[in-house]
Amino acid sequence: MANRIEGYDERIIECAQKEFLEKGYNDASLRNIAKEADVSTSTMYTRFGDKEGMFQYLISPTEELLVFLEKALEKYFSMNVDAQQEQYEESGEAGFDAIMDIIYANYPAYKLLVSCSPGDIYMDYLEKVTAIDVKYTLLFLKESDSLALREGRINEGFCHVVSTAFYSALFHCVEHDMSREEAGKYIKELRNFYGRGWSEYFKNT
Amino acid sequence: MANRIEGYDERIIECAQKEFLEKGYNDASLRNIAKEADVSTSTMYTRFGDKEGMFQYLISPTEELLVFLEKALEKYFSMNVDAQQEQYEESGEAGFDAIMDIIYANYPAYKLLVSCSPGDIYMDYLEKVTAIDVKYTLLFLKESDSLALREGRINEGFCHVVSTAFYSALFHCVEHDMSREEAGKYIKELRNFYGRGWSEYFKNT
Amino acid sequence: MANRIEGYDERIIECAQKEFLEKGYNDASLRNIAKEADVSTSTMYTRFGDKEGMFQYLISPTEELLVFLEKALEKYFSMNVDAQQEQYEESGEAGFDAIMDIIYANYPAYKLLVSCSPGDIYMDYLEKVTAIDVKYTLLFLKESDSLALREGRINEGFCHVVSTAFYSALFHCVEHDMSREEAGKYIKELRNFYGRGWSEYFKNT
Amino acid sequence: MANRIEGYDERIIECAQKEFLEKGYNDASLRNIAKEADVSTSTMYTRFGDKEGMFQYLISPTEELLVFLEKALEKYFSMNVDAQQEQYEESGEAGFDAIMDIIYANYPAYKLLVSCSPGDIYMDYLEKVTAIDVKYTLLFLKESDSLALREGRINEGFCHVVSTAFYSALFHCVEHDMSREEAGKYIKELRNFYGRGWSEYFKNT
DNA sequence: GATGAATGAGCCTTCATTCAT
DNA sequence: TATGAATGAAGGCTCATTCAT
Repeated sequence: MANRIEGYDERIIECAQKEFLEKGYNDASLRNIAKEADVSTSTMYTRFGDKEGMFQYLISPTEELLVFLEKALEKYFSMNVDAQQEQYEESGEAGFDAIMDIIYANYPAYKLLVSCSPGDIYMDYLEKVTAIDVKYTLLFLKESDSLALREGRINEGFCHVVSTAFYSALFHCVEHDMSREEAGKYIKELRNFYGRGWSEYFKNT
Repeated sequence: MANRIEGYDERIIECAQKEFLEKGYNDASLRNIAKEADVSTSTMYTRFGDKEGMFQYLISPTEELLVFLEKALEKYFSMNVDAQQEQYEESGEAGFDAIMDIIYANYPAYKLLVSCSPGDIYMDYLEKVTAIDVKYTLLFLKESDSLALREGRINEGFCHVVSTAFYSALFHCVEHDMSREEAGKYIKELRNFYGRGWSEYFKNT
Repeated sequence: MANRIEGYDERIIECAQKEFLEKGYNDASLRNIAKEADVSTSTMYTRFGDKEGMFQYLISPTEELLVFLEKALEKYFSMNVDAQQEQYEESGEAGFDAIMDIIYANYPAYKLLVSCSPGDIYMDYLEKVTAIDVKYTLLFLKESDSLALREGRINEGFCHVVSTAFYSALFHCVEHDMSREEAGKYIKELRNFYGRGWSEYFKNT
Repeated sequence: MANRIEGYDERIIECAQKEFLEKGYNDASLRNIAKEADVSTSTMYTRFGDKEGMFQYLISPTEELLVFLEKALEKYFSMNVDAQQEQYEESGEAGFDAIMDIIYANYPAYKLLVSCSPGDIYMDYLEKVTAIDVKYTLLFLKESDSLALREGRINEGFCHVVSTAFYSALFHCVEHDMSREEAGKYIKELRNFYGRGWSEYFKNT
């Protein structure tokens, strides 16, 4: 895998995950990780540069979600409008199922990102997710000739607000350590609720 | 103010706020705070017991919101059902305006709570807020003889999910340092959006 | 009582005893004592000058033993030689019973002295006890016209050694927190053993 | 030496010994030791883990005495009874000479143990020494068919008392910083005195 | 006389990082 | 490349003591 360091010792990343998950970024200790993984502290530096590098490596799998989201939305919006509307519900359902699968396939990475990150790393990530979503939501509103948009009752800022709220809620699955199954139900309910909200704004009359 | 330590030196709490806001709980240094406030480090301990005590003091004003929320909702629901429905929109608008006023009147406290807390302090707080909200939402649903509730399409868990999402979103004002004005608009939009979602569930047919 | 500070608050000395007993001199904290006794730390200074003064006050009752020992031995040796020998066993038994009573009547003071003292306080005390004992032992040896003493097989140094060993052993009662009863038996055995040793040296032929 | 840390800097242990000897465990400061030894404070932790580890290292040589005592007594008692009695005096003399040599060969370690230990370290050590001694004393009493033992005038408890008193006295050499020569005489006298005491109890009629 | 508050000194400990081997 | 050792910086915290009120 291109993203991975060759010859990487799986033991180290396991220990690092454990330490960061248990203590959070700041309180995690490289020495503990190294000791637990039975390597020298210095090795950590050879491998990852420094503490932040180590952490960045651990959360690097979360890039996948950004890529997927962009691709999925692009694909959806490359269809003609009729096809879009026809497949709206179905696409959404499948899409978010895929998203949750992606998250749970690399759960520790997302957990670290959401609950154990230093500074604004999670917030920046959330912003990236939201930005992608907003971009296509606006596209959809325009293609739908949304009356609310035309009349200025809503605008990009509004979309951003709602989208941020939604994805924050989505990541609460991770924050609260829901099981994959729980998370599925949670997201379904949430989408339902949001769907009703949005439907109002997509109307063109 | 009852909540305040008598004779308290305002300079210390200003410096403490600054340090915690800039660096977060873990990276904040009592020594720095003391140095900046031009007092001895020991004084911090005389005043607040320890680091956590200092932080707890700083966020103690956030209790106000919990009290207000409980009281406001209790008052609203102590009216008869007709009055409730008549004043729904108006009460909500005024209520959330008051909430945002409370938050912005002690902005640093809420900012610390939301963005700079150690461990699960913010999450616990959010849970408290949500619990109050859910309690009265369920009451309202029952009083409204909600069909969705009767048919089991929604339950307490669903309310909890939606409420958590809403208040998380609300605190994003603080997370993103919106101005009071921005926040006002943001919350209004959010309430609008959520209002549409909920209206579906309040129907009794 | 001459030895006591007038108007003294019994509560303070109880708490002080507890703290010193539990933590030893160095680790004991005046603030803890004050807090526990519900007085200000400063009061401790008004009463006792400083930490060492406080401790000295607590162990001051141990002076009694020195006084008693001196007086008892003096009285014994003020009798004529025949009376001395006649009452040797009886006097010894009664004397050490009285000594143990004195110790156990002020147990905390002796416990503090033996087990919780800073620096050489206990050792100095032990030296004082031993010095008294040695003084009279030598007197007894001379009066008995001890052959061993005359021939130089034993001397003051020897007496000092044996006496130190004996009183160290005596204070082991306190070190090991024996009950008064246990201590009584222990001392009796010890005196028996030492009595046999000494009897050899008291012979004048 | 197996017991030693390889490549160890003699300077550090010298300074550590000095500090602990002068101030006792609690008041000794790792910072002072480090400064005196011209290394960083952190180095102390690299070498010894923590303050207690450092101290334990310094007193670790005192294990030798326990080993020697056990071995010497075992060897003595593996001889037949006649040989034991024949060599009693000679063996004892040589044995305690060896013991004092062992102590004085690592004098600082024993001084730290006896005079500068935290908590019950010395007392625990003394108990170990005594336990070994008592074990073999009882063996000797049984082999000698001691009348006193048979008649219950003495028992294990008595042996423990006397043995504790003896070894406490022995360590007073260290407590009082006697020279090797002084200590030699002191112990000889002490053994003499105790020998007379014991002789009474070893009789089988 | 009592006290609340302040404080300078000092403690043990941990950390991320560097560097010679 | 791997590492053991070293380290400067910093951390939270406690203490005995003083002093103005």
